[in-house]
Amino acid sequence: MMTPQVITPQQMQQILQHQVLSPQQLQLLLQQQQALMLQQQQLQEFYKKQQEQLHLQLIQQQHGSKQQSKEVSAQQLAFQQQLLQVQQLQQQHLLSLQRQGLLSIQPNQTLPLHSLTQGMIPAELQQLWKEVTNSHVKEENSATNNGHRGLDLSSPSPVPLKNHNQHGSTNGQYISHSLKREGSVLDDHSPHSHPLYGHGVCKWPGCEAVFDDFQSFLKHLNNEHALDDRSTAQCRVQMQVVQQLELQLAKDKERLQAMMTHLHVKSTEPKPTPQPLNLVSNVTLSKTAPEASPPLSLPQTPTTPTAPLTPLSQTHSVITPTSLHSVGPMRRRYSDKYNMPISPDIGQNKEFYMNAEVRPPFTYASLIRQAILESPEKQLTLNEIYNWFTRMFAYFRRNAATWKNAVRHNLSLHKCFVRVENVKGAVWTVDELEFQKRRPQKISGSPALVKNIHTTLGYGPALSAAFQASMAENNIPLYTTASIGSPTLNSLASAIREEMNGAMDHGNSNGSDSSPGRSPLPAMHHISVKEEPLDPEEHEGPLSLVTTANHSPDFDHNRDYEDDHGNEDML
DNA sequence: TACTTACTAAACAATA
DNA sequence: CTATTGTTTAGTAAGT
Repeated sequence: MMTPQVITPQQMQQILQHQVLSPQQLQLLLQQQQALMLQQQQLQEFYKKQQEQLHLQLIQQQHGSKQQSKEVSAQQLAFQQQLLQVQQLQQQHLLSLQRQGLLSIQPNQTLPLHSLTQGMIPAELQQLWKEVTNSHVKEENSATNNGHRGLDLSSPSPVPLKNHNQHGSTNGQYISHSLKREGSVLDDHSPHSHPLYGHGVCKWPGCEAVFDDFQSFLKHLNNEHALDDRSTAQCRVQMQVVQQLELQLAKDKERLQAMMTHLHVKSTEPKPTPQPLNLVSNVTLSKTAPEASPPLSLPQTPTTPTAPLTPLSQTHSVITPTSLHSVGPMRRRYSDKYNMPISPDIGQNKEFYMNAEVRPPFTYASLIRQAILESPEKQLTLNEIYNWFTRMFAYFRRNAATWKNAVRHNLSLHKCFVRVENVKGAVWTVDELEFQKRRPQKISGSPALVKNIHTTLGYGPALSAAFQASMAENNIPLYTTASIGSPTLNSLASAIREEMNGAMDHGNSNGSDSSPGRSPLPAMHHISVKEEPLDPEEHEGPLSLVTTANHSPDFDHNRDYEDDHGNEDML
């Protein structure tokens, strides 16, 4: 029926109308979520370091190193910190979810975000981790936090996990006590400041409009970011991101658990085993909060302009992020129907997909397109496409035979993928027009919106702008961490921008008109055209040529990372 | 129900 | 000969 994971625009409306969540609150959620994202990433890095250290230390232990005990205690300290972080994340998220399920939130009430304010600031965390991981483990460190050797989690925690299990009770009012703390960046949302308003800038993803005074900002907020398809879509995507982060969180916790178990750290660890389940409880919680609201979520997609503005229908519903989404071998179509720009999703969930073996909810065609568009020259060899898949999605590090076959199949099958032969072989390009063509979306709804959609090629740009913005805000290094030191993000962004800008004037805004006086193309670019019976007038020009003609041999830094860890996928 | 799209599997040809 | 790359066909699931 409906894919549980997302909320329909209708739902959004319901929610907003009933003031279950004010836009501000949603935005808050969004912010929280972004912070979470950041932390998640840091967590991951931390893990990495930890694992390395762990390894080293295990070796040392085997060799009967004398420092052993010291090291181990430090190690434990590290774990402790780790655990804390996880718990904080969890708690924070719990909060978010609760808020989503909260019906009693006053529209104008400011949300405390206290979990964020308390020790959750990335900077602080980083500092913490630096302390823990950096210095090769001095006891003094532990002194700062706790003098214990084992994992005493109770003391140093800036955020005592107090209401860890109270969530049930928090259902109603909870927010009431806002433990604020000055100095934190994220919390002080006094009634006159707005979470979406910072430093004179509208912080709505992708907006960044500047305002002198708060009033004009509010005006802007209501005008530009009113409840419309776009906002709804942005919100929806965000919800998904949140869900996936939850998943990731669960995984991380599991990992932590395993690590601890491995080290035989019993200690005062709060609740070892049941942890991974918290996620579930979170979900159920948010679900149960508003009694019996059906977990609707929708098959709608960000690019579906159809329904969003139809109000009414069902009773007050709530955003129900029924996570635990099917990760299985299922065929999920999700958003592809009207599909397209997976970029936004990928953008923000990249970290997630890169590490979690979750099947990305995009069609092969979308993914392939994305891969190609991300490449500097908008063309990739089959193998490069493979590499992109394995690089970007943990999921595709398995069952290579299957998905590779699917990739080839898609390449061959869809007209939107054009094979171009050059000297060194063949590369695949995307015929954007074809790609757009192949999903007839029935557009209905407000004409204005429709127009908007047309001009922007759907929500892709809008959403991606949002995500780019949020990523930028969070300073998420994204790709830079991996060996992808290349312009992935940038190219993604620019690809999107191109979509946006060049959509109408379909000239080859394709980046490089940069073959001014270059020698004639070395080899004829054979373009194998897929059976194209008719529509000769459709694209008057050899469109495919447009996309590929800018192939500049001397501009090849694409390969660098492609080949770097090229053969990771030999399965 | 009929039609369409997407995924998977697999056969097969061409090529490296 | 083997592996890779492409093309096709077929069956299934799911959405419209």
